Amino acid sequence: MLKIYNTLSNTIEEFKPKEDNKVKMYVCGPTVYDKAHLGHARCYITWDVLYRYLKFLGYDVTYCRNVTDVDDKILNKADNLKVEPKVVTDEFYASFINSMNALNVLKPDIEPRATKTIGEMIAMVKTLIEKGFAYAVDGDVYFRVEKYKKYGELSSQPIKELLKGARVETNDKKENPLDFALWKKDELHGFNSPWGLGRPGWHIECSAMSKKHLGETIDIHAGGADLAFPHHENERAQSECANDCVFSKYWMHNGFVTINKEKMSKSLNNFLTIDDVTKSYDGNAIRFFILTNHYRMPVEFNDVALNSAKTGVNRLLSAAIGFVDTKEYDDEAIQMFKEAMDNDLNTSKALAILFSLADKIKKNENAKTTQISANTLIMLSNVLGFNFEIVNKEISDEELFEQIKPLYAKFGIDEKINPKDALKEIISIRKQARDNKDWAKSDEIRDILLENKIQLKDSKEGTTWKAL
RNA sequence: GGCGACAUGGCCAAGUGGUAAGGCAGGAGCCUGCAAAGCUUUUACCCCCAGUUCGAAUCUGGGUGUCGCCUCCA
Repeated sequence: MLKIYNTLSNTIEEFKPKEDNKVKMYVCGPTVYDKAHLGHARCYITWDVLYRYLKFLGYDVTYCRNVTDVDDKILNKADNLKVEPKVVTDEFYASFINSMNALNVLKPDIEPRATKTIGEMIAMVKTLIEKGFAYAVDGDVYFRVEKYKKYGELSSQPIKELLKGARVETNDKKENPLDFALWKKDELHGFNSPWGLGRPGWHIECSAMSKKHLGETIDIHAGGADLAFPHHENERAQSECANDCVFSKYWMHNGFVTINKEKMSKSLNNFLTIDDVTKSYDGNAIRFFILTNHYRMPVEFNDVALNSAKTGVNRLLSAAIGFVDTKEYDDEAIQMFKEAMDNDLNTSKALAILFSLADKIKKNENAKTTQISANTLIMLSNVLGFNFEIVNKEISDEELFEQIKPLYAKFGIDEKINPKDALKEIISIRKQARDNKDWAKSDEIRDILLENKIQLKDSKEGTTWKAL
């Protein structure tokens, strides 16, 4: 029985979808105005694992992750660059998808864009005004926070303390400082609405997209912990007041990626983009790094941790190399994996189970159990979203050529020769040296190759190489 | 000021009352001409104090420290 932590109740609860086998989950997606950073990586990997795990458990999951393509930051950037907002959002949406692919994050079932949901947003704002939960002032529309009695419940914020916070935006148009914008006047980039040219507030975007694609009540609404307040609190207020029903049964929040113990974020400008990190570490290493920690805990980024993850995940996944899943599994291991994951996604423990499978494969006590362990390792690794293609990937001739270019001159090899054959030639030169027990020369060649990130392995069967 | 989270070996980390998973690094060994890689093997009484209990890393109270939210942020 799957149990998950629900931010709404601050407790771990049994997961029961509204409709027996169907799960509707919504994750707040990116605002596409800049490259995605490691914080996004963590968020989308975490919910990717949840999505995969729910499907593994047999649920019929509809996963919706929006794209916020209407937002102040987008407009500012577009204005600065003197281009249409769409130019900005297209570029960074493509960049986002690249990053997600590098991390092997599955495409959600639905990926709605705010710009395609404006009509629904306006309809929702109208409903809220009609019901008295919102009011229009001078082209803006605000939500009347005090009308929603549950306000503050999700983020455990007493409403009067929020008022004391004194950091809320001051605005004379608001009846109450806590009221937030549903619609903002914008004569430059605005859309037509009953209140004039304007654009939606961030919160209403998610409320409307969620309703349009998943219905009025969903099972899981997830996102980064920094979205709990005010974003999720406001979404909940809008949706529940507009629809007169529960908005989401479960609210889940992932912890932050930190760097030097501080939250990695755009505002602190201490972030590393996924593009930066994938230069040194592949998607499996990053995913492993994320999954060794519980999803609600902070995870500290540094090279020691990433290197540790890189070595660990390679050792884990390489145990299954050469095996083809014959669909016969180790039920006991699967059971243990489920127990770990059922306990609010204990991925750290789940990984330990995968390592024990890897050990079994290496011990190779008998062909059948080895095969079963390998099948199970492959299958469960997929549930956690590891990508065997990366592990199995052979370096291309082009890449290899670039990597070993200097060797051609050093060993006097014709550049027309295919790099793999060139390496063969170098290895045979070294073999001669070894046959003559000229260890100095042999070792020198080995060192030169290593400088070019080619690792040699001598064995009785001969010498093989591996690109590092 | 309000709300909340966390503190386990050199580093990361699991642990939800019965005597400390796993990963990385390090040591030792096997293999090797020597290496590398790989494999085998090996290292903890859990921030402090008090309490509950036959028994606590795990529960309670009090400290100390770190971080987060309360403002755009995954």
